[in-house]
Amino acid sequence: MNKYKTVIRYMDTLLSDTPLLLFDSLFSGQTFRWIISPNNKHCFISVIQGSPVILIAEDTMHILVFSDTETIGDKPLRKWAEHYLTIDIKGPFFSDVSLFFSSSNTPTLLMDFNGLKVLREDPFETAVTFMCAQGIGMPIIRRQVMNICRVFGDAVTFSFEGNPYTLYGFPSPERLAAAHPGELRLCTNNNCARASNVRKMAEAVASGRLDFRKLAAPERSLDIIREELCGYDGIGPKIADCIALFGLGRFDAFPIDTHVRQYLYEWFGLKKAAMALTAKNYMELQREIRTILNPDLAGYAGHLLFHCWRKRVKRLDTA
DNA sequence: TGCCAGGTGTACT
DNA sequence: AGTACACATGGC
Repeated sequence: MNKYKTVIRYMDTLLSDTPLLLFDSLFSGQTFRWIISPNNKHCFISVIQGSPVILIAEDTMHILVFSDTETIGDKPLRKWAEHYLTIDIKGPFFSDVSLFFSSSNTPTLLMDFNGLKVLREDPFETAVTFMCAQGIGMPIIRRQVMNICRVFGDAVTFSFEGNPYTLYGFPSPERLAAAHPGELRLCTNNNCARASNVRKMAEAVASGRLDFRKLAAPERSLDIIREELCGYDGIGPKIADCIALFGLGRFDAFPIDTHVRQYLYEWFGLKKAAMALTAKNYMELQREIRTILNPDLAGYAGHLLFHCWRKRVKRLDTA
């Protein structure tokens, strides 16, 4: 038996008129720290802000949220879950999809991802995670994040449904700022520059020089956000846009990576997507896609497309 | 074996 | 301004 006193039947049709794809939401790249329970493939476990959090998908419409604490951070659990799972974001993501796809069955493929949610993650964790995601595959990215948590994060031990768990929270900026370079390098796929870049960014956050709360102020333009973030070594336009999208709740931010570039060419016929992704080209592609997708939710929409492309076209199952 | 993976910084022309 | 290459390693 477990000690979990807070049990919430979270989603129902009153809260959302679209199904929520829990698995896809958690493992399509917003976070790399959730693990799947050995007992139940629809049960996901992580440590958020020092507290264990368990999500169980009963079906695509209903999610149970468990924790042994009443609050996550400064929010009651239910409020936190609503915010984290972006229940407030419902679209529309596309004006009229069928008008823009030259080829075939893409709109049909996309319907499977109607309920996929982009999550509101912690900005520091998001920054570190995507700094670890340069030109390498998902398994290595996930391993790096897990390593960083295991070596530098605080362990949280608890039991759930009779099973003992020891998981690690994401380390604080102060902790990573003080990390020994060699020790951090072992966590970042043996990449010295990456370890150094992560440590310097953590120092900036710890000192208050980089303030994600201020950066997330709604009146800041994406250009200003990108410019500030790109001032740090190891953060270019793509990673800056990822931090804005997943960490700052800026769902208009549209990161363009290798997969996005591919579907921009194949699905939307953007010729520049076939050329080298220079800084100028990157911005030009962003301008073009914003004329097709809802500009206020371009990044959110882009993530549905991203996920659909990886799963249905590239047949990539690595989370 | 060789290419691709949620890119970026640097050193060239 | 545009191109080539190093960085590091696992999967297919």
